[in-house]
Amino acid sequence: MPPASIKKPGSILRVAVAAPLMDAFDYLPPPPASDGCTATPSLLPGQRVLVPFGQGRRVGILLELRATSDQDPARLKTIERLLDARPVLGAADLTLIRWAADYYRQPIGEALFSALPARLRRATPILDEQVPGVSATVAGRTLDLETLRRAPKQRELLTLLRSRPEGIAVADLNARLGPCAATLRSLRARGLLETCRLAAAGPVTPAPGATAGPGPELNADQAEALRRVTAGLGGFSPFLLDGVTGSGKTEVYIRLIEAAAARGAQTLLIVPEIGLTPQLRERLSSRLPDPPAVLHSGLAAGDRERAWHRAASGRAGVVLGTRSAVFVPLPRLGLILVDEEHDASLKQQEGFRYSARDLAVRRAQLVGCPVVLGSATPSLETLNNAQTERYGWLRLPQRAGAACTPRTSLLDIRNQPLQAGLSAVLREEMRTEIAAGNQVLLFLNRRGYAPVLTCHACGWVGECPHCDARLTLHLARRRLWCHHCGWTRPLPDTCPDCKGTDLRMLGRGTERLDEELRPLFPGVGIARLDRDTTRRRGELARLLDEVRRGEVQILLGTQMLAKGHDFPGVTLVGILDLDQSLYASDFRAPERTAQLIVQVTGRAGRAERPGRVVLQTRHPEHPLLQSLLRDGYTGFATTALAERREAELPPFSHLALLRAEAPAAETASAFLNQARLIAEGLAEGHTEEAAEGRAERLAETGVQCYGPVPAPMERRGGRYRAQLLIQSPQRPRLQRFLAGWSVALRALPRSKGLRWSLDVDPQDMS
DNA sequence: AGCACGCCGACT
DNA sequence: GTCGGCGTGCTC
Repeated sequence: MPPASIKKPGSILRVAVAAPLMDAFDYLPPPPASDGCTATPSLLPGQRVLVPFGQGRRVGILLELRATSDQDPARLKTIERLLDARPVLGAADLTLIRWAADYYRQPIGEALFSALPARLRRATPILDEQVPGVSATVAGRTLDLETLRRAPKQRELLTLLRSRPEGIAVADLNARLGPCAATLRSLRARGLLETCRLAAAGPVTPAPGATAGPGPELNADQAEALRRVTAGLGGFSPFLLDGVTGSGKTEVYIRLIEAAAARGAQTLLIVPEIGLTPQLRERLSSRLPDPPAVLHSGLAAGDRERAWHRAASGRAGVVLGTRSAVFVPLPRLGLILVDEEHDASLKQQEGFRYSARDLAVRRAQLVGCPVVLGSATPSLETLNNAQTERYGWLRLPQRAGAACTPRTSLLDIRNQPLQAGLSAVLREEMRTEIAAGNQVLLFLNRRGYAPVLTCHACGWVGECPHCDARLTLHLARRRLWCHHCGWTRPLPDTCPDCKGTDLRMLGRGTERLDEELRPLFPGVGIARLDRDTTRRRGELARLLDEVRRGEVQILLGTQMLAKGHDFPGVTLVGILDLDQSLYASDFRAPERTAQLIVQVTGRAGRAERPGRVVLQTRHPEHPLLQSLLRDGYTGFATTALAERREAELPPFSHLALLRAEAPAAETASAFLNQARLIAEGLAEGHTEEAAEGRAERLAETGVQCYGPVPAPMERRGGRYRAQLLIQSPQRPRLQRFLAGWSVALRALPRSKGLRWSLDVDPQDMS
């Protein structure tokens, strides 16, 4: 082995440090191990290193080995030491993360460390491959199991332990038997088991008896989808799995996971919110020989890290996770699935604003594997990719089993007498269904009691002191709440302005609907499902259970109802008030409204009972509603895509949004005005010209600049917000522009209180 | 992000 | 006379 001082490829090490800096830094290799007998560990990209940085030292990640540096060699410092014997990120992982950092204009160090469990972001510990486990003691191995007849869970656990004399990881036990901390404690107290440390190696063996059942027979469409994706295994091939609610997308996922596993490949399954998909997790656990490694932000740090290690070591066959899981190292990755690909929460809304769906496609491209984007209501971007045959289009138009598609009708409520916001027709239909032993679902996308509290004498309206927003009345808690910043105040008895006593509650949220329904439907079980009633842990599960057991005939709630949960007993869905979202300003509002309607509609008539959907509106002629009812989601999407093309909006152009906020409105707009000048300057050099001339030059580079304009809600949380929109018909041009622009923006002098962020491919324009 | 350097107010 | 406020600039 030649001495490290010889100049050869690899004598300069490019390191990304854990700091919000766009560039990586060059270092010299660490001194060889001093003890002489240990082999000098090899330097590999993806290893963590400890480097001197500024005054102190930082954790960094080795990006690449180079022959030369652009820096003055005298200024180069030496890596202090390697933190890992083996890389924590593989070559493919580094490529993906570096690509993402570049695309979203994010500091490379921050992007890299967002892919690692929190503990690995700090210096001290080398990878701990030990996990806590338990094994049976001599007493536990020889005990007559009959003595545990009265404690079946203890007996089950002990039986399992006897089959594995080397011990079992506690995490594996939990995955297999459910939470069993109490059982472990009892067995330990009786001296039947002891704790131990286990090497985290080897795949988890299937639980005895938990045979992976064959699962239901696939229908022709499912089988075709399975065949086409399976045929693509081993190479990059993107698909849209366009399946109506209840069409059996999950079954296709499971079969695909099995097909990938048969080739020795890991599957990455990304979902919008794990809390809303306990059913998916249970199904995967019961059908697959090896429980999925689950990754999401709600996990305790230790659990999260263990799951990460199972994934990164290649032991986990399936990783089920939320958007950040798109970065998890997977040495045997062979298939990526993104469920509910249209869901906005796949895009991170702060900091590193990446789209997990788009990165999933990019990752599949980099590793060369299929990626399946599943949804009953595909995003217009994905649908366009399917229609132009960039993606394979797998359609599951039929509900699995005998269930038929619900009939949807518009109910014009203009000039209709309403009770509890319900028209007479809807109330009558509800009575009929309830009398027939069926369940009814009412969708009202507004929580709280009433969205407005006003004084009838002087016109005072309860407003948030920090936002341009009304305060929502929560009657049970006797408070007014701002749903935008969380500010709250006690419910006043009299008008704060004129001391009048005639305070009136205008409008209706789910809390009020709940209250008003009870006298209208005496003796009928009613459950309300919104963020307020499910705040306490376990409360959501309890409510869902009540619905499932049939103790509830009317289920009302917000968009929580639209996500994930099945309500097989529901035969009638009432959509009470979507009118304001029909006219929202965001160009994506129609798409989101259509998705919401279709997703809620999908809750009705799961089983053999046909479902029915009644949509109350004061705008029955609205084109969105008309096209949705006439032609379904795909029909709506075709119309909407034509409009997007006409207006040169995504996916027919590409956007970046520069947001700024500050305690004073002028601070934010001054920054954005500067940003606009820089944008125009980038296009034409630095000559002084009339503003129109500059803007034209900018357009010639293939980029348009709109704004600055105040945000739709200008003041929020006491800060004034404004934005500048960049648009280009071509992604590469937008990227080239952003590369120069973002550097110039960072160089701008920072004014007090100003915060700004650049959002590439913004999802939410507010 | 840290951390230093660097110029202007109220204190032992 | 100093201690300390956070504005500006740098980190291989």
